[in-house]
Amino acid sequence: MKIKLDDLQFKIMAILWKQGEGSVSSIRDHLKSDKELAITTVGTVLSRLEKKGILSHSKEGRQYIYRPLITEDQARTSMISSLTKQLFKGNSTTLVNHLLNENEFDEQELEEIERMIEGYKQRKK
Amino acid sequence: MKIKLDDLQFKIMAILWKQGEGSVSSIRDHLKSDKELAITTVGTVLSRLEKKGILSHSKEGRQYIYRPLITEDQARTSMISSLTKQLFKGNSTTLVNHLLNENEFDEQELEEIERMIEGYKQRKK
DNA sequence: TCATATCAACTACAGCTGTCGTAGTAATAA
DNA sequence: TTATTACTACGACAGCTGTAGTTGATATGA
Repeated sequence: MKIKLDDLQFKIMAILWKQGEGSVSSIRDHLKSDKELAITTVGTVLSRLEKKGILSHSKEGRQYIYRPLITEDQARTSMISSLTKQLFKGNSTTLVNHLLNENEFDEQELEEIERMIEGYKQRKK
Repeated sequence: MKIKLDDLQFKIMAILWKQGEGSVSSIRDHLKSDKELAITTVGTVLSRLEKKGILSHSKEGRQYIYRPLITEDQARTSMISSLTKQLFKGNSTTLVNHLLNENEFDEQELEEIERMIEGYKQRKK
């Protein structure tokens, strides 16, 4: 599955993932902290996402209630994999290497990562 | 700096990063393995990238020679950071964790990463 | 010198995204 | 019952990207 979500689209999905579901206006409210958008803007994006098969809606009274059809993890995985493919020919190790060289982690985080790796190795056995 | 490169754009930049510079037709040739595009297509994308300030050109005879104004690493860093911000609120450790849980690495790669971390720690001291 | 080939500039168009306005319809309050 | 409100549907528009055709200028070969 190949998912591509632009900024506003992702923000809206993020709200739905967190809430489980939402009406147009409730989603708009949750977006408010970010930027005030016309309700129709939110509605338009929502129906486009539905057209793309990323969410679905049901009717409740006269309102539409939207629900995600994919999980946040699926979206993340797909988006990261696209980028890794583009930037590093799909090699995730190179991505990690890049992160290290970019000074992304302090002492503590490095150790946390090492712990994660160890834990992961254990679980895998 | 915030860089956003779509697919074709990135492919073209990748060629320029590798070659150092290139004329429209030479870039087109390098893209050929991927997909046959009209020269004008390549030219259009190139001039748009220039307009965005990502490359520049000089004239050589009647040809334009394009050169990148940003490094591959700058582009990577910016693109990864955008995605990390979007997906993990900017926390790169969480990104690594995601990669681990997605089974991105085999035994050998895990060890390579551990070695990279160790080496990185050393260097940092 | 004249036809042909090589280039860049400009124009176009479709598809996607963010952003709304308007219209029509249904519920609700006065 | 009527005016107002709450909703969705639809249409629009601009900006970006991929894609390419046309035009006009210039170089080059016959």
